[in-house]
Amino acid sequence: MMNELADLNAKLVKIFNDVRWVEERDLSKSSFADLSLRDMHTIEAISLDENQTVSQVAHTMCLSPGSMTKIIDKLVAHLYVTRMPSKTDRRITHLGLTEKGHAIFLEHLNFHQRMVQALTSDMNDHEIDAMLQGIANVQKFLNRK
Amino acid sequence: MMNELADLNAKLVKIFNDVRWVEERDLSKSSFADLSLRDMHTIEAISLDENQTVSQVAHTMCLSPGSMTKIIDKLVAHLYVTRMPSKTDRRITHLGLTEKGHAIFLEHLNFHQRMVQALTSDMNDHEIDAMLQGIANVQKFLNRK
DNA sequence: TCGAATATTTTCATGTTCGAAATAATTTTG
DNA sequence: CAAAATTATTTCGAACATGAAAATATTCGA
Repeated sequence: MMNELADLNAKLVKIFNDVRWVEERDLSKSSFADLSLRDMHTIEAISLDENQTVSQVAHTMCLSPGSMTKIIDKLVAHLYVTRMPSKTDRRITHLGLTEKGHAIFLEHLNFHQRMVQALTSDMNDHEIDAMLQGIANVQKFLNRK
Repeated sequence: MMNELADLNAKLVKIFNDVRWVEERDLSKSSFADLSLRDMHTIEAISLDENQTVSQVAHTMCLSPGSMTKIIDKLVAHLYVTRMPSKTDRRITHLGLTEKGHAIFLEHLNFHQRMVQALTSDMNDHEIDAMLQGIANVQKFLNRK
């Protein structure tokens, strides 16, 4: 039993690394090769909710506002993201995705969906629920820390 | 059903990020604050099998040998790792962990074990097997790419 | 022995990250 | 209402990470 858990841990570590690696390689071979994984995840964070500010997105990604400005500069220059000055508070700029930004986001989402599809393809509803419960337990464990 | 999978995807994305973030923060607050997550994973990779070469560890971590040399330089300077020149081939240096290296590795392993414990605590053997099958399916999906 | 192959390190150029300071706009307070 | 404090963002500087290619040292095979 102890061995089974150690085995599960090893498999999780491997799949963590592999997911990152495949995502990075896929991006660099795609028609969006000018994006790093960090850029991609920033686009993901912006898509979560249009009209977010730079600070909000920085906070979501656990980055400093200064770092986020740099990333946004690049994403704007490469036409994935638009800066929209707030009309009520001129300190604030809202962020949004361009059409190109939406396109790459959807492509990335599709990759994720196929991964989840692979994960659950052999599971019945009960087994999926059991896994969701497990994930919730890990999240609780992380939140306590 | 489609919605359930989208929800699962969102939870996985979040837990991926949170695991990395907690690991990083834990390290920076520990008595091993001079280690980055990358350093920690290098120690992990070295511990997998003592007497590995620089190239082998670089390959395991999908890094160039040049980058690995830099990381090893730091880990040796901070007394986590030892370079052991091969006696039969003087081009080769084998890598090993010092006592300090073992200590931090065990601490990190303990964190992983508690995470896996949280993941499986509410699961029976059948449900764990179902999840293992799912992980294997994702791994197959990644390997095809 | 000489040339090819191998293992590691060095060098160089690029990119990422944070923190602190600067800039700009808004809100609060006396 | 004006000064002070707060808020949002950007700029700048330094430290670090990374990969590619060159340099160094060694081994191996014809």
